[in-house]
Amino acid sequence: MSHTPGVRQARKRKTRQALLDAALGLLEEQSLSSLGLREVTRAVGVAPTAFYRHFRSTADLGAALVEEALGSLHPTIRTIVSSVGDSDLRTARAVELIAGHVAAHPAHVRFVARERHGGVQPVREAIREQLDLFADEVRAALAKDQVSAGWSDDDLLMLAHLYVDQMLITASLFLDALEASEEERQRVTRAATRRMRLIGIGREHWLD
Amino acid sequence: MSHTPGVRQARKRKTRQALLDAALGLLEEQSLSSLGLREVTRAVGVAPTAFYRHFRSTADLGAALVEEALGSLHPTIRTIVSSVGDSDLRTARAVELIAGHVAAHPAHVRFVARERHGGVQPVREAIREQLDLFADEVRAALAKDQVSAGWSDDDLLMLAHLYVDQMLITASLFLDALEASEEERQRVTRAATRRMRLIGIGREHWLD
DNA sequence: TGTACATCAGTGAACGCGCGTTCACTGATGTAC
DNA sequence: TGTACATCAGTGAACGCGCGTTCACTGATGTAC
Repeated sequence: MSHTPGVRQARKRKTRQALLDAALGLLEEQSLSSLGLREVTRAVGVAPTAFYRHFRSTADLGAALVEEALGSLHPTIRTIVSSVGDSDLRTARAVELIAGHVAAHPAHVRFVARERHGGVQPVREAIREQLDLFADEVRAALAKDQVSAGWSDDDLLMLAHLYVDQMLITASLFLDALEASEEERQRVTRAATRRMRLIGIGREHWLD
Repeated sequence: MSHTPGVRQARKRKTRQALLDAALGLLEEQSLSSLGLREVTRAVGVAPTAFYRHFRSTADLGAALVEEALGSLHPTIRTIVSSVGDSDLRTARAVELIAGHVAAHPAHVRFVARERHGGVQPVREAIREQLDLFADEVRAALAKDQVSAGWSDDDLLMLAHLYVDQMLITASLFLDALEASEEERQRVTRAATRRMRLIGIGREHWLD
């Protein structure tokens, strides 16, 4: 028990996380470009000046939220792309996993959907970079699939981006349906599944 | 030349339009939820209080911008869906028309992409309503196509929404490429065309 | 183990500033006769 | 056509308020010996 490193460091991390959590909550009803530093510290219960010990600006905090939000999405994506079975089964599982992710991290999903085209340029860029990484990962997974025999790398990347965009659209649809009836959520599931299936069919016949 | 109706009314409309135009300009670098009433009036050169003669709030102005932006999109959509010829030709024309629309109304496209998931609820809802109308129009056009024989209305609406979302994604890609090289724009055109084509192929084999 | 000094996360007062909104107003345009 | 009154888009002063940022500070934690 010598050394006991980082009581101070641990407390700092905790405050930082509280700021991120509070910001994410406040961003459910506004955009990052209107989020105030004082709003965030007030919600946490620290002095406004404490903010500067962790972030240089709300845009900087936004960049940290991108890491957190898309970091949480990464495992879900890995699970989706590594799924095995026939096309319809994988589609159904993918939609289910997306629904589960939205239920588990609704604020993260909302943040990414909102700020992807939002008013804060560095945050837009950070989201774009992460989504490009996802697309490349999806592309690599697609390349291993026998359905992709004969596909150019360019076409694989095109399809990967199409899938990533569909994932986000689907996630956004589930987000809107989160507080709706079970019936409504079923409707979204069915619509999203058929969208994905149509793309899958297009994929199967791409080289015809 | 009796009556000369509306010198006053015409001036009022002009000011209103100037406010809308100024707001649209300011929204290139921020979101509606952070747009200030004084910012807008300052850009136009009128007193802050003049704003209230036209809009109750910036959210109200945002709703007016939705009408303007999606009104401008309507003719483009009608042209796209009424296009004739084989599938690849129509796809190529559609992408071309979208590129043209973005070049003609970049600020409108940016506004819709940004505020569709933005922080102002009534504006999100207005955009959603308009896009639902577009989707229904696309659905009606798809229904007339012989490729759609045997499709359920539900599936047609699913495909229509898929197309509308792809149009917006494509428009957003062209927007990012607006100030890039001609080469980059060609790249976007080719990627967008292949996405649309893949969906078209999925459509052709949907009932297989 | 104890002591003396360094570090640094969080504080609280203070600042100048621009915000949204109110109000009574002005003066050009519109209307009634 | 001319006159007298009504309308109303835009004005300008004033308000209270919360904002981001600065600064010197405090006191618990960390480190060196």
